[in-house]
Amino acid sequence: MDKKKISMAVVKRLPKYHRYLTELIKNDIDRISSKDLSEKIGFTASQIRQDLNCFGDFGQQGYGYNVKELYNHISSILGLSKQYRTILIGAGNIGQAIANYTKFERLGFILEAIFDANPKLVGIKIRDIAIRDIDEMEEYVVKNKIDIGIICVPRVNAQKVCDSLVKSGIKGIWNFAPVDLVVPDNVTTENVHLSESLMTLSYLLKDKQS
Amino acid sequence: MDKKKISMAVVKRLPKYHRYLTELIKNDIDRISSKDLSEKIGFTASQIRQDLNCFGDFGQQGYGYNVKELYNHISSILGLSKQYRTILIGAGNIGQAIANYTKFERLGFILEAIFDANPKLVGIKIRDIAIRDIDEMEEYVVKNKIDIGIICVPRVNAQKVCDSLVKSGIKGIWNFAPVDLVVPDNVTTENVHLSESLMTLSYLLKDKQS
DNA sequence: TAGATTGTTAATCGATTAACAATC
DNA sequence: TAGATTGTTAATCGATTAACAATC
Repeated sequence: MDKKKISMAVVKRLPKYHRYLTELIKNDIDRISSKDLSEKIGFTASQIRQDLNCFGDFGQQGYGYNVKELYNHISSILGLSKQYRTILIGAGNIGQAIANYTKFERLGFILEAIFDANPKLVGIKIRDIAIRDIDEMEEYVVKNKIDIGIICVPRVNAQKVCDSLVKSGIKGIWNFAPVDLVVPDNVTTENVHLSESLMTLSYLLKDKQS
Repeated sequence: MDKKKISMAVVKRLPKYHRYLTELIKNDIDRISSKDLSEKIGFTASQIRQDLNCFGDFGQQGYGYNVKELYNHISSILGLSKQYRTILIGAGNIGQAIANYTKFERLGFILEAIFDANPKLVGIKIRDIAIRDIDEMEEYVVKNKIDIGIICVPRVNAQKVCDSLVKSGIKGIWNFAPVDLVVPDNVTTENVHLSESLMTLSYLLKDKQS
């Protein structure tokens, strides 16, 4: 397996390709050139060809790209062809919203269990999944070979929960707490920092008005 | 006012400075050098000095940066010193979670109203804010000089809601729907694309395991 | 003063864009 | 075949890092 290094800039664009290809399929479009895709997605045609070539020769000279084929390639590159076993920790506002968001299941992320430290929440069901006591988490992760932990606990508890997950052999963490988690090299984290997004909006707003 | 162009790369780092400075203040740390901050925040010392110098000379040779002062500068640069009037559209899972998240109020983003198209939700209160019919939205935005619209409606309705907001004179949009909204030049959008974040995690996971 | 650390210029690195031969 | 469009190399652009004089 050739291990050419894919830059983070490219990786961050992949989901957007996936989204636009989904759209094209919905509209029954069979083929598309880098030029036409460029106009829709807002990347340059040159960049699109460079990006796709990181992973293989998906196009055909004089023709462009077969939409369905390209979609399958991108899905596979993103690891969406397989299923992941996930748990969610912290059944507060955000946690409950994410747990209820069934769209993620369709992408292959199956929610197996929910944990919370609040005894009042334990037993309550979200989408038929009963909330469990967080003390049972480590054992559950090991026993059920959980791949991904979704951290929705308050900031101060996030690193502790993270440490537990890592200890139990988790592979990836989707983190909604406003901290940068410390994890060993073999564990992947991806952050959703809502406050930071809102601050960016605030900056850009101010910038544009002046 | 000097209009030197600040790159998006710098802008995207500003909220992280804000977060780490908040942390330093909590820990009663009065001053910090770019070298020490570098070790905490994970940017190079050189990058930190470059970044901060985009906005002014906040440091002092031989001393470093005064934490409280720097925090105030960054807050002001981010536009957190002023208050924004916001409304939220779409009181589904994510919408309700965001509406309940009072942390944003502390950053200066005041939630003035909530709108939904579902008559069954109209009248229900979230944090003492009654959900209104979406038909009242345009008038409300104009009358109450709303700055920011938070779009939490389903994908297919997002652009329509966006158009209404733009028509009513909104300045910024915080978009949770998985689309790229089309807006005129004088309106700012910032996206929270949860699926894309999850796909990034999926890619990185796969990449790391192989 | 001597030591520390900034602000800023120059050098390097990486990412994007342009160009075009290859080829469907 | 002629036209279209890719894959890929080279050129450009921008962002990060290194270096160091200025100065507190």
